[in-house]
Amino acid sequence: MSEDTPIKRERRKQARPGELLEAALSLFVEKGFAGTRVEEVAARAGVSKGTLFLYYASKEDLFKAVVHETLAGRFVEWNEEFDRFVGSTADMLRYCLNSWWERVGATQASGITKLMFSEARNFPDLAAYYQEQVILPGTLLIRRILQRGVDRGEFAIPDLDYAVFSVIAPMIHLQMNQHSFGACVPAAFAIDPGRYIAAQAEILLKGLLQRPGQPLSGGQA
Amino acid sequence: MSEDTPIKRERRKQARPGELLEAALSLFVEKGFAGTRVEEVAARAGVSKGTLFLYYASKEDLFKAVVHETLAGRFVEWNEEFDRFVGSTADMLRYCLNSWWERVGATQASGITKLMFSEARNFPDLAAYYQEQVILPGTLLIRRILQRGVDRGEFAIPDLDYAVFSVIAPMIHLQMNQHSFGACVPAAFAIDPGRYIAAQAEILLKGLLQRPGQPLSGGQA
Amino acid sequence: MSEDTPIKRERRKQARPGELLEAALSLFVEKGFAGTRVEEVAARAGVSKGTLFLYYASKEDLFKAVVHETLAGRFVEWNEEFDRFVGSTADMLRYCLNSWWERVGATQASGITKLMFSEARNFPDLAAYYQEQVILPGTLLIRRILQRGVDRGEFAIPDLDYAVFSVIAPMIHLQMNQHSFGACVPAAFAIDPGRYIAAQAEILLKGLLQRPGQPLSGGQA
Amino acid sequence: MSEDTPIKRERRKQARPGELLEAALSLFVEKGFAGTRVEEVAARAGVSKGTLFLYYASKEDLFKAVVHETLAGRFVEWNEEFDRFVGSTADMLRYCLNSWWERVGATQASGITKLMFSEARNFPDLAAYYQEQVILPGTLLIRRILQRGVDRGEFAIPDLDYAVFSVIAPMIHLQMNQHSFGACVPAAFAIDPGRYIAAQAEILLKGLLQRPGQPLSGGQA
DNA sequence: AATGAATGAGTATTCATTCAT
DNA sequence: AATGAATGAATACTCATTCAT
Repeated sequence: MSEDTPIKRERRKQARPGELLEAALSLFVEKGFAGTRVEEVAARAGVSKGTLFLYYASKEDLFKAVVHETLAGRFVEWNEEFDRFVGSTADMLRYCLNSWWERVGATQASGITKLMFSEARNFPDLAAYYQEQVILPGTLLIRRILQRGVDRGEFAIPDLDYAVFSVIAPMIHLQMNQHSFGACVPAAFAIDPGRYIAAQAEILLKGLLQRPGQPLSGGQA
Repeated sequence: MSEDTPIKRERRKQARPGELLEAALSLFVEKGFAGTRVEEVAARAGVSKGTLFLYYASKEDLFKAVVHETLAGRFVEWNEEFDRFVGSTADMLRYCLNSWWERVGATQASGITKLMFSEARNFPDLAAYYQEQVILPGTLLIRRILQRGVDRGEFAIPDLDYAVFSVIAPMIHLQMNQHSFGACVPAAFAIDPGRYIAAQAEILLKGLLQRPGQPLSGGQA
Repeated sequence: MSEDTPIKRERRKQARPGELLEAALSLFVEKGFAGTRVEEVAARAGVSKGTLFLYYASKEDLFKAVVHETLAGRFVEWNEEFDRFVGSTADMLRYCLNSWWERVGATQASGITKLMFSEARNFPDLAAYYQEQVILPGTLLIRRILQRGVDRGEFAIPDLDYAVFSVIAPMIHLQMNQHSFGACVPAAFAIDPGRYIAAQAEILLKGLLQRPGQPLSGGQA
Repeated sequence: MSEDTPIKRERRKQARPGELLEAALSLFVEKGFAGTRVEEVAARAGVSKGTLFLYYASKEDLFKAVVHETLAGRFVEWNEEFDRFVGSTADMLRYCLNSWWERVGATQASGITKLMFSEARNFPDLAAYYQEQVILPGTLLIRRILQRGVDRGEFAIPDLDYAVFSVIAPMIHLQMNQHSFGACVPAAFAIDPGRYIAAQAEILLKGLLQRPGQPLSGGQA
């Protein structure tokens, strides 16, 4: 209670916002915004209710912070990554789907997707922010990949703007499922993410490729 | 005050549940389960709070009735419709997507989809019911269509069980979008359902067909 | 639906108030005034809620009617009966206790006692009415009996006014018990009314008699 | 604002349950369970509605706590007291009646008796608890006293099991009266507890004693 | 007279937010 | 900074009472 408390406390103080956001994220995803009690969030973060309000002025503020936190400028890095990518666009798209799953879908961050779809109408400004910070850059990134395929003569895509949804929709659906029915129906109905992504990738690529009869470089792993 | 009065009362009593369900559906979709006040539902249905509880024992019951109502026994009819279908499986799939949109997606019923994904974890029993009554029959119907394509040598599908998601995911995503971001972001980002479905159908069919090079019967309207 | 309905209806109409009061009595006794729903009373009486209000303007009115009904001028008759009584006062008192039980305690009427004790403070005017119509005449009747015993040299009673409670209290207690704990605790704790009254009568008479050593005329059945 | 402030809060927290119980007791006794509003209880205890629910999870819980509180482990002490008693059993019984009145009858606790008789059927589990924790030990205590009298040749009691009611009934009746008619009829009808108990004790003892002709040791004060 | 659908005042209970310690 | 006791606005639900049929 004497020499280590100042340091410990300092460390904990630094960590507080993160611990609170983490707790809030999982609870919001589990129970929705309205269904989550701030006291529960505080308890899961190991602090008192009062302390939570020291960091976030209201439950709504906390919710917004959760969303902001998990998004902050991910796309800059990802865009650069795709600039450097060497190889067929089919491989690129496969890499994109797998990375998406590993970096977002399989992590807590996927909960944000569910949250935003669920709460968009209750938080229009947050929805606009999400649209601008996530949906738009995400869509553009996918579009760039498809465009690359077209430019290099690999893909044949009549309606490029709407083709992006063929990539996005299956991934969103998988994430939504993990945080809704996937969490509460018997295991028999559970979706296996690896197999799901493989199956979607195969159909999708065949649907996009210029000459689908040709063997797909990189295989359908 | 003579011949129509005795009917009026009775007729209103008959109509009440439907009116309440309709009001509840739109409000639940608009504001979510927790965000909707029963008094509001009653008001929108043109009755008093007490009257609502005359027909539904609790808010939760009302919610369950809304879900039940919007899907009760639809799949029997739809399965029969596909039994009678004459023509290529590609056309069949296109017809499926368009019907889905017309009969569910473009109606209030699509709100249920969004609701269920949002509230599944808060209502596990309802989620199980929805899984069994909607997701399962829906999945089986799609699977039957794909199987028909394979059986007739039209489709080549390595993983049939997971291929169904290539049909389902885009449609669910479109519906989710209508009831979330689609309802609160500027028109510039709006998705046009007709074009969306056409684009998905084209890529999807090319991805499923045995010989994708061949012209697709029926065109991609 | 033609010739007998007017008669039947007429008969039922006559019977309505009684049926309602009977239903109300048993429910009020079971669940108390507040715990009883008028709809339940109506249902038990085989009529609709609306009909009940045709006969009794309010739930409170119904309650008062129940009390009034079950009391109406019983004591005139009972007083006369005791005027005519021939025999020892000990026998008279025994007869009194047994009659009390047979005519009130063992019937629905005993519920009124419980009701009045429970609700007296909520219905002061009714309590005053009960005090005047039941407690006072009842007390006087008992007092007359005791006085007779004293006058005839059978009883030795120092404080006649308060001695009446030695007769009243055990009987009230038995009735209260039947309508409270007696109705919801295991049979092992149940009180046997016959044995209870016999035991009380014996102790009571020994306590009142001039020469308790003498054999009690009439035995202690 | 310096030395006593930290204590104040804590002290109030300690005192809350007692204050709430006291307020609840008096209100429940005054108006019955259903007639008492939790807000009123809170107000009488000087706290807000919400605070009450911080200490008691529901109105029913509060009621149970009130009952529990007023009797918790009283009988252990009372039994011990009677183990130590020196003197005639007649004196012992008189002491018992007077103590009963002083310690229970004349206090708020007597309201519980009335409450329990009134609400037993609405709270069967509480009734069972009361039967077991109060009625049973109370009955056994009285029975021990009577048995002592018999063992020492002081009392002659044919039916010991039911003789206890001759002691219990008058005391219960006095308490019931205080909280029902006694609280709302004119003073002329009021019962004087001291005189009531003295009169009952005298008749009762004469009814129990082996040789009732003998002078009663201790007098009939 | 009889019905039972409709009403809405009344009440228990929850929970985000405040603030004294 | 941290706590958690206290608050009270908000809301689901009940039920006596009304009244059109």
